[in-house]
Amino acid sequence: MATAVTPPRKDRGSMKEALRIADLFREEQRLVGQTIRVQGWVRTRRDSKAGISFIEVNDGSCLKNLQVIVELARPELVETLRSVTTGAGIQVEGVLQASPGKGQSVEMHAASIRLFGGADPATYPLQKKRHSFEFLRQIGHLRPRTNTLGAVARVRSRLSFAVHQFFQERGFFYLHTPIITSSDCEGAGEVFRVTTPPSRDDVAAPEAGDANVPDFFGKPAYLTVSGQLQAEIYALALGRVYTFGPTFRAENSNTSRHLAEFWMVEPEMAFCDLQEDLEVAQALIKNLLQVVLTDCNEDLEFFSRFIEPGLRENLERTLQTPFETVTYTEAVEQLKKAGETFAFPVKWGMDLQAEHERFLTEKIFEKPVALVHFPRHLKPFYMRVNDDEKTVAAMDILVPGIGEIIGGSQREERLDMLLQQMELKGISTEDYRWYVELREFGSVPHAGFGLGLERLIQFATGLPNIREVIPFPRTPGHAYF
RNA sequence: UCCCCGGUAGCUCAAUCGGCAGAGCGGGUGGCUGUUAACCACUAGGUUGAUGGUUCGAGUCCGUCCCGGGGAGCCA
Repeated sequence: MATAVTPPRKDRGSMKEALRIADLFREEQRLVGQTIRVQGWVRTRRDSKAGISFIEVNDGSCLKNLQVIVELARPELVETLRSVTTGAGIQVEGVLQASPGKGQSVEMHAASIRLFGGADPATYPLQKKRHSFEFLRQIGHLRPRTNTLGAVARVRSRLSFAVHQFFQERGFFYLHTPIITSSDCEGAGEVFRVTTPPSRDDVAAPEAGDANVPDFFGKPAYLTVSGQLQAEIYALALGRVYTFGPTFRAENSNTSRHLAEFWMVEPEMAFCDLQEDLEVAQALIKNLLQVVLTDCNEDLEFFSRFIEPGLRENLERTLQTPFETVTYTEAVEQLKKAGETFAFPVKWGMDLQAEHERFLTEKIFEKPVALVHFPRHLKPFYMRVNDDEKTVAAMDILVPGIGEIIGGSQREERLDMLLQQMELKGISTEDYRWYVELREFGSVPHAGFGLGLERLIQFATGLPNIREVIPFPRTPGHAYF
């Protein structure tokens, strides 16, 4: 973030602490003429046999590199310089000076160079030139050293912090819902089964799913697909809570918008209806985009230039215009009137296809769209049934280019209606006794939603594939590291 | 999981109708230069994803499998 300050560190026996390059550029005017120390990785080196070499050092604190000037008249530096190749980890000390060259305001004139670890140019995979994202995924341990992945990591960090800021400033409590859960039927896709049978050397490893083998938890357990149901428990005690953590879907889906492990933000609010739910969702998205615009300026500029032209303008426009709110029924009418031939013809009662959602947000409204009040039979049991008894108080927020970024609803707080819904959807009132009891004891209207962090980052950075906006993507067949 | 398109040098890609395996970048060597996607010259670098088949001959055609990308479904 732009206002970061280098934390104090123990001196390592030399004259001064290393400076983060982001801090260096921020205070360059004050630092010119001073001797400083920088630690980082070599992006490239350009040699001038006439007398100097140029080293570009990046330490990950910002997009910018520091140009280091090495005078070849100094044999003690030249010896080290031979191993200072692309990828090497080094420390340099020297005087910061105004740069006569184009492309940088200041540069360091090296007085000493320390090589921590070299990188053989013949085998180091990262070149100075652009690499495909597909290739970078194969070297996931090195890809954060590239401009794009480094920038994504910084934006992701800032956005994660902003999520907490947003909710904490509004009186929400951060709730840790379980990663391992026994609730498995929330209509949110396939679950990962967590099974740990007792292991003994004299017993052959049991087959997974063998009903006769006692499980660690004594019953089937799963990785969470959503913290919502548990968040409802605490919302009905603390008023307003939010969860922010990893979520898992065992869906065999291979697309640029899906991961098997992703991060979700889920607020849950008591005494809240769909309208307020919608307002919070919109405020959250805009707040997060605003943070990127103000605090991630340099990285955003990079994305705007190399990833998605016009990105900054898109984000600014999104901030200024209210989201469109349309009922499912109205959306179906609009799509029918549009005169567009879809692969799947639109009719009331069907789930909207990706082509329909894209048409709504990219062609008809050209901005984020909140779709509300979906047919009851399309949505899970916990969503509040509307007075027409045909629809539920659900909302999906769609954004251009990405699609669904938020899914939420007002929850069914009426005991009789909840029981009717569970009956209809075949949900066991035995297994969800606790959920029913929340309606028997002090039930109040409440609502919430889930925001996919990675999809928001995609929207904010323009990265076309979700695998580039999470450090270690998990997809079918892929779980490296 | 389904549909479509790919897999050729470290990377990004080309190779006409089935007929000698190519370029740029990167690496190495030399030259040049306050350079900055540096520039110029030379040079090394290949089991064409795997496997089986058709053919005088397969990177190219056919079968199977593996991997990647795009789309769909599922959803965030």
